[in-house]
Amino acid sequence: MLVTNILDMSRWDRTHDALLQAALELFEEHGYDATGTAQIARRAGVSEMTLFRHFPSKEALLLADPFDPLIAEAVLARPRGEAPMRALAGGIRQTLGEIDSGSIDALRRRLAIVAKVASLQGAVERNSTATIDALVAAQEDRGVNTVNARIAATAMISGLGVALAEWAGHEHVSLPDALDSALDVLGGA
Amino acid sequence: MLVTNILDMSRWDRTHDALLQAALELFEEHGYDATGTAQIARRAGVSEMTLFRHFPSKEALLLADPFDPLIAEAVLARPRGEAPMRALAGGIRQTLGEIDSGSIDALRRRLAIVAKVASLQGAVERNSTATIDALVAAQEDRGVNTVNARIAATAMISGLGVALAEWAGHEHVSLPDALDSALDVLGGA
DNA sequence: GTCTAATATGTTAGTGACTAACATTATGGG
DNA sequence: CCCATAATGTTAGTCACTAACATATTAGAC
Repeated sequence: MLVTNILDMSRWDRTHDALLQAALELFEEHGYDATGTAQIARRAGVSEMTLFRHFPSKEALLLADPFDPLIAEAVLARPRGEAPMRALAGGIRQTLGEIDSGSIDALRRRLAIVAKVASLQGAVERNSTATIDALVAAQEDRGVNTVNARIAATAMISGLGVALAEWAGHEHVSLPDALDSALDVLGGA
Repeated sequence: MLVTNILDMSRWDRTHDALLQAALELFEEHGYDATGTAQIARRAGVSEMTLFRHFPSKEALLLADPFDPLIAEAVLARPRGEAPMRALAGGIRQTLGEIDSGSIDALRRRLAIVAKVASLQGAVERNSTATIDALVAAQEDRGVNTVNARIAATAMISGLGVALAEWAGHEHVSLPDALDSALDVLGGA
């Protein structure tokens, strides 16, 4: 089911969602830099301390998307013979191809904010540690040297971060197209 | 001449150097996180305010190396027919090949600190804006699409950051070797 | 040399993200 | 209904970084 009833969620999950929503609204209303963490907590009906118990940083409120672990999983499940960059590309395309358009819109809203704020350059990479680690693990499984695996994975995610921010800023580009183009540039096509 | 007399430098340059040296010493003595900006300023014989007039952030004290603009220059001077990734690789190799071994050691000291501290992941990329912009400009000159240019440049610098941090942590690897290996992975060989 | 304008620094007071320690309340299984 | 535990609140603090304004220092004109 796509829409989970809010009453079915635990208290933790409810405040979690309330915080995400409050943050997104305020970022869009007044900008990322002009929005304080205390302000976000207040709108979510919760204390500032609770905010930081749910999210390790203000950035995470914007970039802790649920797709990261899914991508990591998809990459790990890729066929062993596949080239590293292709494996990552495939995992990302597969994951983002399976989610509903509502979630894609939400992703776009968040990344559109990232694209506008200078202090958020590199933010996607900073908040994709799990994905990078999974990529490294997946390539290690294929016998790729650990250091080289991390170099490639980091480069890939950083490049994708730029591409996704660009995608979010231009309404007329579809996500698969933007993805294909970026992966082509990065050598994962 | 390689060693400029300290008496020949302007006051600004002298405090600049004093801050860099004090920061490096303290980071090595007590670790990056455990060293405060006030502490650095005190050892440099200067106020904390002055520190932030010379460097925009604590990170910059570690990563504002003088090679970045040189690399940017070298990349812009590359032959127009050269492929983007190769142009960057060539510019970096050329620049780092021309500097004295003392400066290389200093670079290694700084990157060794980066390699150890978790909060400095992605720090190289964050502090290489000038290089990234130069790469983008150089590729635009060659007719490469702006977005694709930025994707490639960002990926390259991020990957190199990982490679350099790794190099700094292992005494037995030479910088050219580490560079060649990384550029091979990143498609710039 | 002295005077002066620009340069470089100091002081103070503050903001905002983030943390630690401890008290308090809500929730869900028995 | 009771109780262990999960979830949140409160308070007080640290630290990177900034703004506004005062002060000192330097470098060149004379």
